[in-house]
Amino acid sequence: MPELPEVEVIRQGLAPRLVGRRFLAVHKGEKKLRRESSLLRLQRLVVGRRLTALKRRGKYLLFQLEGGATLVIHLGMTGRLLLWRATLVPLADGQVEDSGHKGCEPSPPFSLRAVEMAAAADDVELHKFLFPHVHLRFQVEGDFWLLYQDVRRFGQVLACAPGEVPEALGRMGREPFSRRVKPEWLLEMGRRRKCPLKNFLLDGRTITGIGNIYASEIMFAAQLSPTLPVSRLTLRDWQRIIMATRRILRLAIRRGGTTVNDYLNCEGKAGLFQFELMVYGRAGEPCKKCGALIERLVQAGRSTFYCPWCQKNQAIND
DNA sequence: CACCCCACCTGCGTGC
DNA sequence: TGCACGCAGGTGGGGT
Repeated sequence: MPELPEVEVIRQGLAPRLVGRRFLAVHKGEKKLRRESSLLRLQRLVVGRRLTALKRRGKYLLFQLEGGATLVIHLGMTGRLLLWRATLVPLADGQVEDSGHKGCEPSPPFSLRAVEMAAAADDVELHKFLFPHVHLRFQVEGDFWLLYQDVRRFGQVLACAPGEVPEALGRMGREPFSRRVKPEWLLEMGRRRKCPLKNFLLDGRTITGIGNIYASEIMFAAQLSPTLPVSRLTLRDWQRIIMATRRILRLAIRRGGTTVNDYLNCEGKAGLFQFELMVYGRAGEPCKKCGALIERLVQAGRSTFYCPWCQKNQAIND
């Protein structure tokens, strides 16, 4: 689900509300995530600690805790981090009075009062009913609950001891906004590879954070064909890719991310960038620039969307 | 090492 | 209406 912009939007939403606060408790459901720490480990390393900073690396969120431990969360395809504050006051007609921060809505028709009671009484069954697919609940100082919800359970929640870093973070490429991402460097990285541009952008070992939606959008913005072998890209092509990447990701963050199917921010709200997508998910529809029909192809097992006219430089090379 | 394919899951839309 | 199938934002392990 979430790519760099969505993860960043969640980080920006959570940070001001959680940094400085202490984790008071953690509860775990019985279904396992792709990778997760044991309840015991989470309790030992996270519970009782104050959050000193909330950082992002690629699509990973890093909850840095006092004492040096880190809670690492990856949302996989359908992961959500929802912040819910237990101080909402339900009104007589079922509406909810906004007490500053609204938090995520429980599934209707249950009232927030019921949720509050479920949390207060630690009623697991009721909570499961109100928030399906919530696999972890962190209680935070100040009546906050941080819920980890994940329908497909491809996500990761790892408690790391001080100095410990998940292997995946070590293998990760550079941040798209890093000054170390330069055309010369990408030219060098691309020269050794034979894969098409799309696969290169998706493979986070060079530049991290670009997923399937933004890869297509970036290649459209840079006017480059997804099938171009990276070894053939010029310095100018790489420059265009860098500019396009930063422009698209920055705009997507400003729009609160892309909600194609079920992405929601920490308040349970959808993003808006889906209305500005130029190619992703638009196979058969006219290109917003030239009117040619957007095409879909499969690369590395994933859909790629592109405009055969605006991005036809592949044909020249063939 | 580079690359491909699949596995990991659930849910939803489509077409028969 | 029911069922089978394809497809969905990501990673990572195994094979070639």
